[in-house]
Amino acid sequence: MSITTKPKRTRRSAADRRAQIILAAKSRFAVAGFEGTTTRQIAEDMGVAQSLLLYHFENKGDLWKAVMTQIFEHASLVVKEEFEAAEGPDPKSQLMAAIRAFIRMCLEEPDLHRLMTMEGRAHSDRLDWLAETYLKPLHDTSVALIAECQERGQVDPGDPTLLYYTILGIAGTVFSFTPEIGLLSPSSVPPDPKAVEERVCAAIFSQKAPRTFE
Amino acid sequence: MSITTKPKRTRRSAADRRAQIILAAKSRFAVAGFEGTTTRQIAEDMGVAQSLLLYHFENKGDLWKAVMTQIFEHASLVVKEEFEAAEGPDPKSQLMAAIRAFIRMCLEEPDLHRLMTMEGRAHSDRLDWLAETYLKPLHDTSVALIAECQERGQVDPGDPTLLYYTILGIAGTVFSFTPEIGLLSPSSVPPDPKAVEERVCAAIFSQKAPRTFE
DNA sequence: TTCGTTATTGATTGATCGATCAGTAGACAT
DNA sequence: ATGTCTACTGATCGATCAATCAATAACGAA
Repeated sequence: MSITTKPKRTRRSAADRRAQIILAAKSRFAVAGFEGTTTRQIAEDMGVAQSLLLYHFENKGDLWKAVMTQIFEHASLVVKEEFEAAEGPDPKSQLMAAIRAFIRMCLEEPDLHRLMTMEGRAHSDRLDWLAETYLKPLHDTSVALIAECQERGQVDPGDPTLLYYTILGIAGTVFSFTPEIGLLSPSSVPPDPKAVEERVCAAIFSQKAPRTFE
Repeated sequence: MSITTKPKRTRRSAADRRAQIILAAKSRFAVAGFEGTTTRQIAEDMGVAQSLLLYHFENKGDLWKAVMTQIFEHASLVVKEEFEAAEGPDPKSQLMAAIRAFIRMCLEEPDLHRLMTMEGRAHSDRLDWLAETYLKPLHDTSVALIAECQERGQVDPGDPTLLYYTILGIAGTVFSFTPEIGLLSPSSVPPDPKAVEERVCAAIFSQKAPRTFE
């Protein structure tokens, strides 16, 4: 009889386990990317066997898709909420809703921006699936909104895509910078969403016309 | 006698080969990260044996450091140039020089931002080395400049670190987005540096006082 | 040409990856 | 209790990784 107590194998419902695995996988993928993450690491984080992951998911890529699906479904919910809370049907109010949604997405899913940046360049099946499933609609509607606001003189002129990525860059970087180089700045985390919104608005809205918030 | 002509082994100076390897490694690391990149891929890109990489570099991590060193030395040169071209010794002119340097860095080293984002979160030896060697000085001087400009009312109030990452986020994202989701927008690449500078200035400089460019 | 230096290769190592699968054990119905 | 699903494990496979090393071919010096 060894000193250690018996392993005491726990057994959960398939749905619970899947959710737990997705959670553990998300933080690993966000840190090291797809190829940099091993299924053994994820399993060790959870204290289960590596083969359990492949019992619940067909393969590693399937697990990655499940992670991204969970994130983007949450994000879609946020977008929906913010658009419903928009102050009006006019393009500027809609754009403000989109901006707020972007910021909330980056705040509530801090791994999202990093995951996107990591998977963004390589031409993988994963990227194709991601772009087609989630990214394209969000991009298209945002750019259209920006262009519409530009026609009304509410948003600075220039390539709408540039402005789109300006918004995305500010929100994404600002919320994922913290542990990134926590070695550098002892600044308190995370930044105030309202302060971030101010930066985004300053960056894109036209200063020539007086700013009107409804 | 096979149909293929003889391999015709080429031989270069150690310095030339090192530079060539660094170049090939950079694009691979930028796409797939450290763990996602194999030395065999890099070697294949160059048409040489995998063992050649480990003849010129102690190991894979050493090669990664060489890549980052080259990038950051180029970046340091850019920073130096822009500060020398600054319009004056006042904080605002200096900050403008820093901004222009950031933008040029992201333009001339499009892999930099991606590499930083990918290596940013994991607590690796590589990151510690990177932060200590290159990142900290740049961060500290930039934040100090921002704070100084804030005291003079030239830059919007708020956490200087937030503004620092606002600059970084715009410049970095805007230049690395292109292939990222080239599937999404057929927008022409890359964006005009002057237009990016406009966005950054709009995002951080105070609108209350009239803008003065020297 | 010949020699010596050194850049380069091919074969091979042990470690580690994702994946497979036969077997084990927990929960619940009966 | 007994049986029956099914969540779960441990052993193991082939592939692939970074790394090592002896053998080799290119080049300049003699």
